[in-house]
Amino acid sequence: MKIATFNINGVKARLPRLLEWLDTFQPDVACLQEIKSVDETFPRMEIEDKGWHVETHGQKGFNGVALISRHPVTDIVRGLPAVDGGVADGDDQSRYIEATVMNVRVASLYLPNGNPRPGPKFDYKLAWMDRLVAHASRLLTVERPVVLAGDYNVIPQDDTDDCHDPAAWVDDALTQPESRARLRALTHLGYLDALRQIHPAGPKYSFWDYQRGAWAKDHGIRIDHLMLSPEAADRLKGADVDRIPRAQEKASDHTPVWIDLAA
DNA sequence: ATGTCAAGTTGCACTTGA
Repeated sequence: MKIATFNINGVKARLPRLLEWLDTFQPDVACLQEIKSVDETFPRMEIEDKGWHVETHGQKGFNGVALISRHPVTDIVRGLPAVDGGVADGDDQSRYIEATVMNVRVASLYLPNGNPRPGPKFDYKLAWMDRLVAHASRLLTVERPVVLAGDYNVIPQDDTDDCHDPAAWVDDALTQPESRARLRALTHLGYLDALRQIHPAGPKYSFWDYQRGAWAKDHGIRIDHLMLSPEAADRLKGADVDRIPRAQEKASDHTPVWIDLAA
């Protein structure tokens, strides 16, 4: 069972590339972020016509997440709950969708960037991560495979395996101790960083800025992650970055990261 | 030093967010 996460940076601008990638890669589930579309104008029919199931949680202009699946999708949750598990009143940003596919609980998440820092955007990022950790903890009680996939906007480690130039990112919200501590909190709960389980070392970037020729120079960072509950980790067979989409014309600034779970 | 892109709008040139 292949599950991929892909920040597509605008579903309408990327639709031909997205359809090509779905056709080529054939994921069982694709977790999309930054669809930058409301649900009503998401190109649902174009994707459904190729045999996919589509579930979206969009908003106007920015953010927005979606699940695209070869298989039926049930028990959909839209929006990340509050720390206490209730509805997060006052959060109008569409950054989280979760559902069950083939008896695996799969989430597509788009964690706040948090820049500039310090400031309200960084505070929102940390508060959002607190909610994610609390929700991830609750999900463990179902004792079945859980895959939390998405753009975490956190570079896990200060080394060139995760960041082409750690010194250049030292003041960025993506590298702060507070951000990293909350990502580690998922690990302490029992979630596994699937890509680093399969590839413990070596550059595995998933994002390259459009500016300064970052892709051509491989000046990337690793910020797209799939975190696996113990029941999902038991089934982990493979994981990697698919760099092919990033090299194409009209590419997103991210490229897909994927896992393969045993049946 | 600079270099980009997508979406939205009191729109065709700018802002915002990344």
